[in-house]
Amino acid sequence: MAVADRAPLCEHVFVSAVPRVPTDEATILHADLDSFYASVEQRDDPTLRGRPVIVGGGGVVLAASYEAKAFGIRAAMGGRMARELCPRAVFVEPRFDAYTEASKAVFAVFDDVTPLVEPMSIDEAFLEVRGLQRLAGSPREIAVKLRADVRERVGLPITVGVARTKFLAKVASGVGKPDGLLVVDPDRELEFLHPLPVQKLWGVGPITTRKLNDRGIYTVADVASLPEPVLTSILGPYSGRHISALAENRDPRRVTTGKRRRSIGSQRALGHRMRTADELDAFLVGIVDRVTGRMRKAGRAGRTIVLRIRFDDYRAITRSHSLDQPTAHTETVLHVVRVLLDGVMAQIAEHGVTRLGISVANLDDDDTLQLTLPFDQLSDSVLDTTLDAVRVKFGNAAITRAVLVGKDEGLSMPMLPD
DNA sequence: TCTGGGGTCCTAGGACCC
DNA sequence: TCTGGGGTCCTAGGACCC
Repeated sequence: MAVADRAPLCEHVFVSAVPRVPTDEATILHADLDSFYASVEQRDDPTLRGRPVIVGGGGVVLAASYEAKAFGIRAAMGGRMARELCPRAVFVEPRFDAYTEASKAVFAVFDDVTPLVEPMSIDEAFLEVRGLQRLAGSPREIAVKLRADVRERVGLPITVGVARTKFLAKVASGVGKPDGLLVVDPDRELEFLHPLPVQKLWGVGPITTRKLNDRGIYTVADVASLPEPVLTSILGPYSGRHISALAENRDPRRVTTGKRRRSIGSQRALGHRMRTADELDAFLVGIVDRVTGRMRKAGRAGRTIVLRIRFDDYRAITRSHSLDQPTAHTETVLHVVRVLLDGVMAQIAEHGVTRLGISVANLDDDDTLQLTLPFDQLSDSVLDTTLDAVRVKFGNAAITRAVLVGKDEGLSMPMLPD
């Protein structure tokens, strides 16, 4: 992409250092909006307040207000099921533009709290508030004010968990819901964690839960009581180590900024009726066009194109192809997915297809420059030199935002357009 | 619970290179 | 002609998260 096509000039440079040593204080906030989509609907339509509200529900429930959750309705539940559980619930069509706008407003509040904000999704983020004591008060005080600010400035309820690790902060916000605040005292972490069911461990889903339950392991305390080799023998080396660590609240992950997306994709449910090859191709054209459009808008291009198919029996397969050069070109991507689709048409004819999607991965790093410098050399002049190097590589017009983040021994400098 | 759409990360085998 | 070991990339599948 030509430099001239890129967004305008450098807005600001923000310098921060991420401490290397894990803290012994609870300074990580996990902020999570409550029933986000449903709350936005209740905010914008006063007649919905206090009533069971379900967003979506044509196929699947996207979000349910707490009044609806009281009837046992959950996100991702089938719409018919939800109607049976609560016939008087109000079903509303999703308004994604409104949710995106609300999300931006909430993240603006986050950004006013600390520069170290790590977005997790449209409705949640981690915030590192260490070192803000003198400016803004204790982590608890910061969290109290954050909740009040989100309520006042955006009109939405939000729950905040505060803890020493990311994992525990996330668990805390989950336990603190709805519209709550829960601080986990570093001295009482395991007391808080151990009685919880294994599903609360981040990365333990239905399959892993069943594997553990089958062996009499139900609580986090049960997990913590087992030697790591036992867990790895049940779950494999990675998962075993992972949950063994979490069960003892060993979680060294820091709050980081500047993460970039690694893939961009889109998919579509097709229902259960048979589709002709022409119909499938028409769906594919629409999906490819959407994805490549989003890629160009984001200024990203990718090399690996993945076709995703789900059959009538909900079995899923993927087919992929990697190009030599990254692309965001509609015709190029379309050509590749057509060839991939052609290779699985026999299977589709046999099993039927209920879902069609593509994603583009191996996104290019052309607009990223990483420089590593020793910490003790960090100075104004080094900073100037660094920015000069960025300008040489991209031209002034390329810089939309620069973030300097200290990491381990070095200093990395990601540029983040997307 | 019979299922939407956006993602992330890990595993494992095979090809290929040195 | 038969053979080692390490590393990287590609492809396919699976589990998980919001």
